[in-house]
Amino acid sequence: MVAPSSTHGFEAFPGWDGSVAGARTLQAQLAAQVVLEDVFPRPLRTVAGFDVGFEDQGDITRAAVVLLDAESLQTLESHVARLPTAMPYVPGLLSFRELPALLLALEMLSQPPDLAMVDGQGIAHPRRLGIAAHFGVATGLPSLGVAKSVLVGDFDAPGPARGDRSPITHRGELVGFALRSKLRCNPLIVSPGHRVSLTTAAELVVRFLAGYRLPEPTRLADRLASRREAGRSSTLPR
DNA sequence: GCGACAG
DNA sequence: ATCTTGTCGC
Repeated sequence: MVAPSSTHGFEAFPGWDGSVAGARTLQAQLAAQVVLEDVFPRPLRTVAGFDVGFEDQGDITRAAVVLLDAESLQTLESHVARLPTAMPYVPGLLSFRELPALLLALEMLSQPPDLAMVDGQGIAHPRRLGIAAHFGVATGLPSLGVAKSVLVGDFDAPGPARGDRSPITHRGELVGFALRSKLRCNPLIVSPGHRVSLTTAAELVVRFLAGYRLPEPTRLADRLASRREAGRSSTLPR
């Protein structure tokens, strides 16, 4: 039992008994619901970046969300949600630790995004349910994962140019791409979450790059989530 | 048994 | 992820 069922936040995992084995079983079941086809609004109106950070030595989990206009990349809204940390980090079970806070952040938005980009793996996961895929199935929203390092799978180094990518395979399956988002920077690990195809996931990340290693949605959320003394207020541009 | 292991 | 300054390289 890694998660105290009496704590807050776990209504996000209906049917979970709080054990590691139970979490893995639930992942396998939810993974079967993942849609790896492009089923999202065309053209994309908005895109949101999500990331999680910690404060108070890890006792508090802080999730940040930044909603951007998909065409101009201007920030429309940003919010920070806090929740007492209820589970330790267990490789492969990241979503059970961070998803509750992410869902709270999502609820703070005045409107759901057309696409959610989450810091972490999509289907490039042992049971094909990284946090981005879990987020997608749990919310029904199109999603994809952008991680800074690989969890599972093998790949050859992608070319040096921005946009160069190489396939990541795991147990004989294509699960994502190692993407060179910026010259002389380590590649990003991109994989579909839900309602987005493998190739489209990589193309979308490239589309939202703005000169930094991380695509704008995730980069901004990253900055909000890890910044000390981050405010919890929303920011409305004018 | 040994090594790997998102954040 | 987080604890933490300067430093090397492009």
